[in-house]
Amino acid sequence: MDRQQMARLLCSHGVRPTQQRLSVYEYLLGHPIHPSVDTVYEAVSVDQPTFSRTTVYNTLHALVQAGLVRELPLCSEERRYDAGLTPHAHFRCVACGCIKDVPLAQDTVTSLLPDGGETLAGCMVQGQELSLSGLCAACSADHEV
Amino acid sequence: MDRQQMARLLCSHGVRPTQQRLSVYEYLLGHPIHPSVDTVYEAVSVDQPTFSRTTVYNTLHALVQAGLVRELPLCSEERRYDAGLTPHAHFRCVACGCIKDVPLAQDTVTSLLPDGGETLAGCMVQGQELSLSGLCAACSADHEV
DNA sequence: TTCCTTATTTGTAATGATTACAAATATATA
DNA sequence: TATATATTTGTAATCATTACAAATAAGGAA
Repeated sequence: MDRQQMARLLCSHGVRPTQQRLSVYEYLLGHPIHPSVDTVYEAVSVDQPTFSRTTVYNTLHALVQAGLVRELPLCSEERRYDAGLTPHAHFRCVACGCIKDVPLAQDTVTSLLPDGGETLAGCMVQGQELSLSGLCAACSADHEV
Repeated sequence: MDRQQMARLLCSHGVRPTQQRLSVYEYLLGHPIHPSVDTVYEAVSVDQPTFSRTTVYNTLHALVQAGLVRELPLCSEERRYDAGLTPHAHFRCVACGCIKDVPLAQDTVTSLLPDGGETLAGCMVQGQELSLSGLCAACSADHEV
């Protein structure tokens, strides 16, 4: 997706496509590593040294609000973000902290819930996230040694 | 569960049953409201005014480490804890912040994953958490008005 | 019980992520 | 171009969590 397409996408979601917002969104799309605020900040600062950390916060909030980016509830020390919107779960290694995507078939999560997840004792379910934790391949190998 | 049974349970999980730890665990078991550290601290401080906030942190870490308490990855501003170990998901209202339990049949989550969740591209899955978000019954009613 | 060793608790200080805020800047519209 | 509005910036404040060392409590041995 080029920058112009991104701009249109942001517009259609009610987010004004400023240079800074495009930079952040472009980084998220191009680096599906579930980066923290600081990782994003360091990356976009390389080309634009006056980029403000506050702008990264503001932009991520705006993109999450618009539904273009997910904030991952992985309950670590810092928040992680993901611009990938295809349904997938996340696995977090408790040893090294790495986060891996786990593909899921569409609707597998909602299928677990009554009414297909539409309602839930009167609640309106809007978002869902399946988080797994444990030892990644590398770390579990280390443990065996 | 009385305090003596709790003490035995803690012992069997390698956690020395001190007065403070029993108080925290008793509070969690008796108040399945997914309390924050501060909520626990305020509660146990009523009877024991010298209870330290640090002890609440230490105790929750110890109980989580021992597998007696779950730390909920709901990605809010503060961590929430749950002593209920029966498999269930959590629904968090984005408007009021309330957290509700969502019952799940045993193994429904792991059944979504390859190999029943045992392995995952070489990863050892140890924990799992299904988080839902949206508007609770009360808040969605408010929205309609 | 008393002594001794070790683990835990306490309270304060430090850390680090996030937010508040106001001035400066950019953007969109007329 | 001029004007109004939204965004960005940088600093300061906030708040949850952690680090740390002294004080205290718990458990075992004599």
